[in-house]
Amino acid sequence: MRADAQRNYDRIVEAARMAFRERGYDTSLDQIAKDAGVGPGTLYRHFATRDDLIDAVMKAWVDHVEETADKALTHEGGPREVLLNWFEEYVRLISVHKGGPAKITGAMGDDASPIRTKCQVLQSAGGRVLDRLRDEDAVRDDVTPLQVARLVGGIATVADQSELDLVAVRPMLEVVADGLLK
Amino acid sequence: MRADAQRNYDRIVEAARMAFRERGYDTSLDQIAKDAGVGPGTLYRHFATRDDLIDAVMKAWVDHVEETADKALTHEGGPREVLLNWFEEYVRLISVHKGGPAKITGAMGDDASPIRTKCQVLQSAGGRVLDRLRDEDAVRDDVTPLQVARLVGGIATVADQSELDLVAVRPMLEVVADGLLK
DNA sequence: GACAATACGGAGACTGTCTCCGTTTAGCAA
DNA sequence: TTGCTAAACGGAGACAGTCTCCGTATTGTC
Repeated sequence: MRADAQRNYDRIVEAARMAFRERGYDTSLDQIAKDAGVGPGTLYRHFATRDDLIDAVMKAWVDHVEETADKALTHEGGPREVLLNWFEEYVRLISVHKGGPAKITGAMGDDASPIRTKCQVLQSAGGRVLDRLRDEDAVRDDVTPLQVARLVGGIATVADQSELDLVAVRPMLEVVADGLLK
Repeated sequence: MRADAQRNYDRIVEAARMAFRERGYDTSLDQIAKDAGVGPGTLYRHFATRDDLIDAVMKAWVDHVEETADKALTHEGGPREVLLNWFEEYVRLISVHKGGPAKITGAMGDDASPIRTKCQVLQSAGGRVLDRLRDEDAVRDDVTPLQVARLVGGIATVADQSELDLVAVRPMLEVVADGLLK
């Protein structure tokens, strides 16, 4: 990639990161281009669709997901606490941007989605937590990581749309956790 | 209301009903006006916002909700079957239009929403089912009808966005049901 | 039949998406 | 350094959807 192209690419991603955080995923792309100091043509050449841009913004976020899952695995307490701790972290992770929970959970399991790699990371992170609890024979084994991701993602989506805080979300996570535990 | 106003009102609602069913809630309102044979000004005078139009379209649907809840209450079988039966009906009810689950569940608990009356009907219908199960001491009593509506609505939202069928939704509803039952 | 209130409807302002293509620039080779 | 070419830029503008304004038309009443 040419140096000027790389520079503009980086500027656009940075402008998008700010914009998504402050104004949500449905903010104007032309405005993001303006913020980045480039023309709309340049933005659309680098990112054919809105989702491609979202995907790029999420690159750094992936490392954070892995790290958070590791932390959840070493969490002290019984299976219920471990599970609930992961659920809360999961909700926090996918809620960094307004509209994020719906976007991510909707793409979950869709191999054609531009953000599928991000979904896979999230799913495998959750899978690791689930596997550990299965080793302890603590959770039912007829449920897949994808289903769990959708259950918790659904709660996060509702919370995002209704602007609920984690305190309001907690009881709903508890219902799902109790439904999963043996 | 003047006779011509009433006629146009009805035409718009009917056109919107078709459009929402076939093309989802984000379809063009100007197009709906065109389908109804009126100008956009007429549509916007009757319905200031998209939600107001959605609300009007849902008027007939409310009776159907009541009826479905009554049927769920007389459903044969144990508490788990009654609950799951209601959950499946609930998902079906709020999924009549693409985007419906998100719209309805997002408005749940929001007193300022134009479709709040519809949400209240759904909530009280669910409340009746829950009350019956509580009489049998079958469900935990630290969970509100609103929370249950959000849990099931979250699943319906994900299913709608990921285009999952009821077969795929069922296991997730089971997790929630098991988490709610004592 | 006249008149006032009510309602209509479409032109057009505005915003966002996305493309096309003339212009500019980076990077390389002589 | 200069010249060249492929790569990249960027903004004008086509297109679509939202929503309003206001001149025109219709309704219902006296």
